[in-house]
Amino acid sequence: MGITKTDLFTKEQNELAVLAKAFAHPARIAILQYLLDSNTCINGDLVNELGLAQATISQHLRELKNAGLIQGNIEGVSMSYCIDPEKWEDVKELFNGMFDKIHNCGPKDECC
Amino acid sequence: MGITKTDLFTKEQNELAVLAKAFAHPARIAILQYLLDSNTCINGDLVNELGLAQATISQHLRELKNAGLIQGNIEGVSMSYCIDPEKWEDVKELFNGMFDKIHNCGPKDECC
DNA sequence: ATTATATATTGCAATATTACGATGAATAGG
DNA sequence: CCTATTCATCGTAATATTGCAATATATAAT
Repeated sequence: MGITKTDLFTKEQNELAVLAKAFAHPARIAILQYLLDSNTCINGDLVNELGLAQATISQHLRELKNAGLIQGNIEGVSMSYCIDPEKWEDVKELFNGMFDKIHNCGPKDECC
Repeated sequence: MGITKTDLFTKEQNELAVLAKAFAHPARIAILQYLLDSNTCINGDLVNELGLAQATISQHLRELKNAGLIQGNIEGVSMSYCIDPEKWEDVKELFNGMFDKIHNCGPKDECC
């Protein structure tokens, strides 16, 4: 029915899914990579950088902000975004907590 | 328009987005965690474990398989799934390549 | 062959996402 | 005050996702 049954899952599972959803669009990845690269935070240069309309970029920025991955600071007329370093660290650890849970499958990888 | 303009982005950006999309549902996280935990790979126990219909689980499994995260082996009547260890390692490195790109912001976190 | 078991696929309804033009709000400069 | 600039929000169209019942397929056992 297009609606996710979040109540069936743990808090951690839902948290990971929400964060993954924030990463689940190449424009948002591109925005994050841009921010990672230019540390000094950026606004609507993204409109020129990516080939998307201003409204679309704004929408993606809002989603990244809702997920807590980025912050926005008013800078006169323009809006300056940047990655939230603490959240970023949390997210990294949350994902790696999952990535690292894989077992060592013995000498000949007989997992399955 | 509901369609992602993949041609605007790099191969890596699209790859990350596709993988993130595979993670972007708590049921799929739950399935992966189950597989990570029971190493010995699992099939429709997931239907009992999670509270979702068999068809729904099957659909999620297909998406995880399409993303390359899991493999399916026919085991008599049933289907045995497991995580693809090599792909898992690739995915981990791809995500960490992004996570680790964050700059050290100097003594007082003056990023923005 | 028939039945039981296990999983995949199809078809559909409800909802979510993506994209953009148009419009609104807020600031800076004249 | 008027205008330009920058960004957010609204409304809308196109498409994707989620979930499940029903049905199909495939193997194993009797």
